[in-house]
Amino acid sequence: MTAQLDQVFSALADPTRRAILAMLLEDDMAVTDVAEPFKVSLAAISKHLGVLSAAKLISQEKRGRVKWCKLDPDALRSASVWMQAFGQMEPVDLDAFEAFLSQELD
Amino acid sequence: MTAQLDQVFSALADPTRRAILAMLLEDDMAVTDVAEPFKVSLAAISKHLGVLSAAKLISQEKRGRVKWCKLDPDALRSASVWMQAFGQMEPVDLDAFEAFLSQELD
DNA sequence: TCGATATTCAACCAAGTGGTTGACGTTTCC
DNA sequence: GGAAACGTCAACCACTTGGTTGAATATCGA
Repeated sequence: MTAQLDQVFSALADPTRRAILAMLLEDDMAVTDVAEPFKVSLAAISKHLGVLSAAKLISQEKRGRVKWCKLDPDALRSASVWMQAFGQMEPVDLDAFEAFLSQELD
Repeated sequence: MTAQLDQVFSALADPTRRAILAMLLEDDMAVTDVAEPFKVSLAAISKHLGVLSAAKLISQEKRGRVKWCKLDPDALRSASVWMQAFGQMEPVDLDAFEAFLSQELD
């Protein structure tokens, strides 16, 4: 359990990974499309997605040659919790949550 | 903003630091007393406290030769939230928590 | 003043992280 | 079949992290 928390928090500690989560809030995406807005390599993004997946913040499903990434619903709940913690004290509001996350996209 | 989040999440990613926060939820403590239950060295705990302090999750005040560590009131709220959310620690008594908060804000 | 207590600092080490590049296995489509 | 697209793997590199030990600093108490 402690190890799971370690994974979740260290996954959230990286701005690229938080940006990825923000993108996935919009819609499910293929790995290549996730990587597109970033300046780092596809392999780097693939690793980030592996970290998010290990932390169960996202799930990945391969259909054909495309691997789709989607937010894990439970993770969304956890994410809303930490959003509440830092800043907005209003009860969890997904629109506000999305806006908060979007601020992080440079 | 992003850098601050980086600091907070990576601070929370370490189980020793989360345990320290849980201890400080009970009461303010001196560095030596914080270190007592852990098997790592005092210097290691001192570093952990530095990380928590940099993330503004705690504040430290030196009185005499003793340096007191206390949860940052804002951080206290967040700490209670994630502790409950992830169910790692026993649930926080929110009434006692509020009382503690107002006492702290004299 | 002297010794004990409280805490940090400095140097070091092993392991982990985020990044790269290039090769590799699949799947799609003409 | 063969080229292109999708994604991962393996090896490597620079940097960070959590830990150690030992010396240093500062304050207290007798």
